[in-house]
Amino acid sequence: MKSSAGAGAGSALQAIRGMNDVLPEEMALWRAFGATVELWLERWGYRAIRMPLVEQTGLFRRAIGEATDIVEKEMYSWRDDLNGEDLTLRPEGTASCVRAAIEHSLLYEGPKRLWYGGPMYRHERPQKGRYREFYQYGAEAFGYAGPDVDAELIVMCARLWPELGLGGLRLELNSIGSAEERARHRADLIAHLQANEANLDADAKRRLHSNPLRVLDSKNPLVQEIAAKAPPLMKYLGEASLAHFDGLKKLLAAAGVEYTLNPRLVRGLDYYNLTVFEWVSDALGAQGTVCGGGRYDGLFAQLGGKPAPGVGFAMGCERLVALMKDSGRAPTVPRPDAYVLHHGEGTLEYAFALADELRSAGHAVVLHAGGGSFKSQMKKADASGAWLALVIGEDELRAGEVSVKMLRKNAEQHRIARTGAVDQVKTFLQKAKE
RNA sequence: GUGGCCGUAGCUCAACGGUAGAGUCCUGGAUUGUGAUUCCAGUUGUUGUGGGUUCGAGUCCCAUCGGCCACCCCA
Repeated sequence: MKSSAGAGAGSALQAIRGMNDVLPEEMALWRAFGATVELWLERWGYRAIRMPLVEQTGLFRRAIGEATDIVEKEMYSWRDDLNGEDLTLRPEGTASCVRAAIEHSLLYEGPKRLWYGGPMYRHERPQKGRYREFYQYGAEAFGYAGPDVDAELIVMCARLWPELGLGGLRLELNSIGSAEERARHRADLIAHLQANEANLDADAKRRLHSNPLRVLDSKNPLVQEIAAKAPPLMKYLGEASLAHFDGLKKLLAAAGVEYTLNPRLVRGLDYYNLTVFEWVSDALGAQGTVCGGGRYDGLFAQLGGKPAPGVGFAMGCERLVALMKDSGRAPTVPRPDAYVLHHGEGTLEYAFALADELRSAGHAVVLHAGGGSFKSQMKKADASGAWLALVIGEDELRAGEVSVKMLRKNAEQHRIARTGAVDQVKTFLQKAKE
């Protein structure tokens, strides 16, 4: 039941727009996803790090760039009046990760491979696959200048998709060169765009000086026509940049990872250079990018650290989980070993102690709560998915026994002694799971 | 942020401007100590919210909140 925000007492509250509850049924899939991804990251040599959700606003303005959409209109920023700091809910993870690496001198001993996961916040209009709070896993490799790590990050993604049961993801690849190369290209590009300014739309005109590279990514056909005749950035790349790109392409080819060269692929964050890439799905509508990343060799210096190269990616968890759901892979629902029923005078204490003992022996046990007849308790036992029902009535209590019923295999039921019941239950479980 | 479509039971969905329904789920019973099946009975509700038009609004109008789709952007 939803009602308008800010309604008075007694009316139903609702979650903030674009921020989602994940209910237990769906959490099973999320946890399977998370477990797979985290094991995979560790297996490739990446180590976990955790950064705060809140950072100084200046961090993102300096890292992502003033003229980007994220900084211009999508950040949750506020002034903390208690100490006069300008703060922001992180819209992405790379800036924080680099800040942490600088702050703690993580590169003192040499290069580092890191990963993190958690929620990010952007004030965009919600849509399928795009939320105001969304989860990402990110991997960053600091201190490696060569194309080998670029290739590693891309290939490791290619290896992850099958582990998640996903197919049909395609890789788009581009190189946007060095800052100097982009500057020369940028000057020529602006000149070209200005010569055709009459045919540019308002958005393109606005970006003409602030971020002309993004004009090339426009979907407006008229602007695209101009963009198609614009001087291609690839022509401005020098020997070193081309060698880096060639090195990457060779490693991808050797690993059998296919890609599409997309000269119009640029990133919405200003810190990227050289390699940029996106993994894209056609099954998600307009929000098809499932993982995006690239190289950002200037970011450490830009954030006041000792210069160091960096490269990384971030993947959108909601989008990948949506793909997993569509692929029809049923998540494994946790199944209790036993459901303990009790009815009658004094049976609760008896059942409580039995459940406790079974759990101490490592079993997953649900003790019935809330009373009710044996019939209704049995229904709950069945609905829980438990392998065994352990029935304790006044008869069992008096006899010092427990009734064990096999719920999945057949309807077999046995009376066992309370003494040594844990071992007996273990045996029944083995039989039930055969 | 812009445009379009939509909002009815926990869930999936019906109802010409004229008494709010079905399936499912849930609860109880048939079986007073035993589960998916079968049969019977019962509750599903401030029709997202607030106004307006009308004798009468789930239905029409306005606003608002929320969802979906596209733009935009990106993960």
